[in-house]
Amino acid sequence: MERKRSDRIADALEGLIFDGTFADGDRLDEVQLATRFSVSRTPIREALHRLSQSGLVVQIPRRGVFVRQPGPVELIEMFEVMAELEAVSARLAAARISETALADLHATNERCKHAVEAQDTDGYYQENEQFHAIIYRQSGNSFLEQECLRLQRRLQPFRRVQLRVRGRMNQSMAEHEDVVAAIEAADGARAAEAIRRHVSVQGEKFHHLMANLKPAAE
Amino acid sequence: MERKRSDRIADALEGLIFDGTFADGDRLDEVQLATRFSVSRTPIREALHRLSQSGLVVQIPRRGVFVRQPGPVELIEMFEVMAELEAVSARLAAARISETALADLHATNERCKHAVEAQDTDGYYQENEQFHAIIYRQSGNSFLEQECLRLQRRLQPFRRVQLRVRGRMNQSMAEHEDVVAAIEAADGARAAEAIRRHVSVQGEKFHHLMANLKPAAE
DNA sequence: TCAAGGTGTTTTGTATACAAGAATGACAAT
DNA sequence: ATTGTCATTCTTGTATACAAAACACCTTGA
Repeated sequence: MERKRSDRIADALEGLIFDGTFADGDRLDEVQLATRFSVSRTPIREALHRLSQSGLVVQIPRRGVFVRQPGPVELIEMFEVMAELEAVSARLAAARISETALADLHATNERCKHAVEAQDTDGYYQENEQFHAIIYRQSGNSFLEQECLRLQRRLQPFRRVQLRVRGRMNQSMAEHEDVVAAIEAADGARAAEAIRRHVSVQGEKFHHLMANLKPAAE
Repeated sequence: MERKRSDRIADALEGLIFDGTFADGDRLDEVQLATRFSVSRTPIREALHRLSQSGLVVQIPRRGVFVRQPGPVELIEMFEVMAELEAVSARLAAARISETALADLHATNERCKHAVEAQDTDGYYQENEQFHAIIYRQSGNSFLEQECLRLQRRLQPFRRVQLRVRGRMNQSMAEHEDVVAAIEAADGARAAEAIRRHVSVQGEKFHHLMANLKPAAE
């Protein structure tokens, strides 16, 4: 399945926004981007349109599109929703998970553990993502799965920063154990509660982190 | 705030899909639509792009865009997610709702009741939407509010059909009472459970309804 | 007869040209 | 000096023109 140029450009722009090349409030000039990517304005406009739908930029008619990074308040709100969606997933998964998927969950969690022991932040990040993805899928509700993946993707850059906080990986790991145990026991309520804490703690810690990083960023 | 033509076209197309002018699986021809709306292909393409992001159509690269109505399974999944999102809203709202908003909720519910007594389906539909919107807002989480409104909008045409089922309005009304009582009592868990039932019953009843309507549609 | 390949047509994707609205700056009037 | 208006210029929105990929049909060979 071949993707079109405008899709690749959208991805590239996403990256440029995430890595700070385009800061919050910046206007994204169509002709500038067109020359930068060596294409015409048309695919640029399609890419920007896609980004606006996913919420990364806001499009003001006849004025242009502007980068719109979520502020602290909105971020906390998003983490809250993420926590709830994951809680639902976990609750459903506890009731519906298959044996093979459960084994998979264990295996992935083991890989997480090894990454922690090796202090491999990137590795842990990947395995952690996989861990959550398994739970989404085992909710047995593919629409829910899609929604979870969408939001996870949106919060990705903020989660990533998180893991560098000292001790966060170990704590995260411990929370995983709770989740797995609850799911294995088919205790939906406990699984939901465990993962809710696991995710929402990230939101809470985040504005802590922001406060510490803000001076460095200026 | 003036909207651009492509936005109006997107809305129009949405309507045409909802009212059945374009059925599931139909290909939406760009030039055909362009002549129909008396515009060039460009705004048509932008409109189709928007619809594809919102999930109403699916875009296959180099092949065209096709109407993609959710099947029974996906619909039930979507209602399940809707129920959970509303449950979260209700739980949070029970803790966070303001006095004036609570009064508003009561007033709206009263208007619902009058609509039921008058057998005014359309009126009930509108007030019911308002009722739910108040709860979303009073969750105190505007991101959650947006997500709820988005999904509500997506399920709108299916909900609408529902109300025509005999006795559904009365049952719906009774469920509202439960929700209001629980929120007023600041009992988050009960409010969540009440609204979860209120919404998910729609999903369950829906494929019943589908089975009955299918022959008539053919 | 059927399959395989090629050609022509149709349709999407991209580039460019044109139109219209908004920002900027200068100038005039108070 | 400040404010309001007008014109220039820049940017977005739309139309059209072009390129390339997919589809359909036809021909040709076994």
